[in-house]
Amino acid sequence: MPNNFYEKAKELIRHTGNRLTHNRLRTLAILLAEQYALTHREIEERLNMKEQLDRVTLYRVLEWLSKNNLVHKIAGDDRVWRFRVNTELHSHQHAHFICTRCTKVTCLSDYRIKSSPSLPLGYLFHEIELTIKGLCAECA
Amino acid sequence: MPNNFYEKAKELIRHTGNRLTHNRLRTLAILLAEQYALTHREIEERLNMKEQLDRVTLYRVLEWLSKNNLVHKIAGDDRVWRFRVNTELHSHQHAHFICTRCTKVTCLSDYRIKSSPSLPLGYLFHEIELTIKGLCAECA
DNA sequence: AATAATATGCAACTTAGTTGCATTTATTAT
DNA sequence: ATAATAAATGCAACTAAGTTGCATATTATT
Repeated sequence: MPNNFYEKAKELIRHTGNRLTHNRLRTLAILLAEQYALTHREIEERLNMKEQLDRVTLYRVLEWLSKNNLVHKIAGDDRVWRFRVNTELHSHQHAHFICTRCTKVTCLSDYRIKSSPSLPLGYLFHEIELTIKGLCAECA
Repeated sequence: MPNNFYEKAKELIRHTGNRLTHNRLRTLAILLAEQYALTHREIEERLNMKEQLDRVTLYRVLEWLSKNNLVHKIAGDDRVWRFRVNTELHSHQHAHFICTRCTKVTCLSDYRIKSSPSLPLGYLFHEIELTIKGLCAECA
């Protein structure tokens, strides 16, 4: 039963060349274990069982994970960031589904987005984001 | 020079069957005059010149305008709502462009989205939102 | 084991948005 | 026009997400 999300997390963090810390490890392992995007709050709840982790540190850990392309942030309609792990199979070039009832965010991996739309003159394309809103299987 | 956004705003609010108030009128007129989506703050700034309007009232006015389909809300990456008027030609079934430098939101009216994507079993489609990030003409 | 660079915890802060309640205003029916 | 009434407004106090500065602890290196 020793979960191998910790092993995977360790490998991913080491691979960045930066420091492997307890908090980065715990946080990433939690995100690796989830099928959908978690809020700062939800991650905190999952951490509570074990030793406590400061709110601010968690914000900084998430920011670090994000900047190192281990996770990606999703902006929801409730003004709360949600975080989802980036695996090789799971780049951030995909659509997100937001359930308007339970506010859970699911990544639609198999829904690929066609790139480079036509923009007004002088505009520079950087990234495209597709969000689908509705009810998830549990709420429908 | 008497701007006709007030006339247009009056007509739109009257058409809802609800009360025509000074604040709804002013707010909607401001949004009608803009080419891009405004934050609560930006609307407040534009109001400052004239008589003051309470923060809370403005929030309630914007919520009312939104519920009555006169404007639509856009969730940006900075956790701030932006509001854009809905005209007949300008339904909310379109893409949004967000400039990552100046954070301005522009509606890409001519970028229509194909409807009903395929979702996981049991999921219910409601709405689709396409956001393009990059640099606007002024920031590029 | 000592060092240097970086991560962490704490306290205090900022900012968007919300709630409850008393007062004012827009509409209506007289 | 005016009174009645339902809805809108202003105010004060609140919530909740996220940020900043700084002193202390931890990681990786020598």
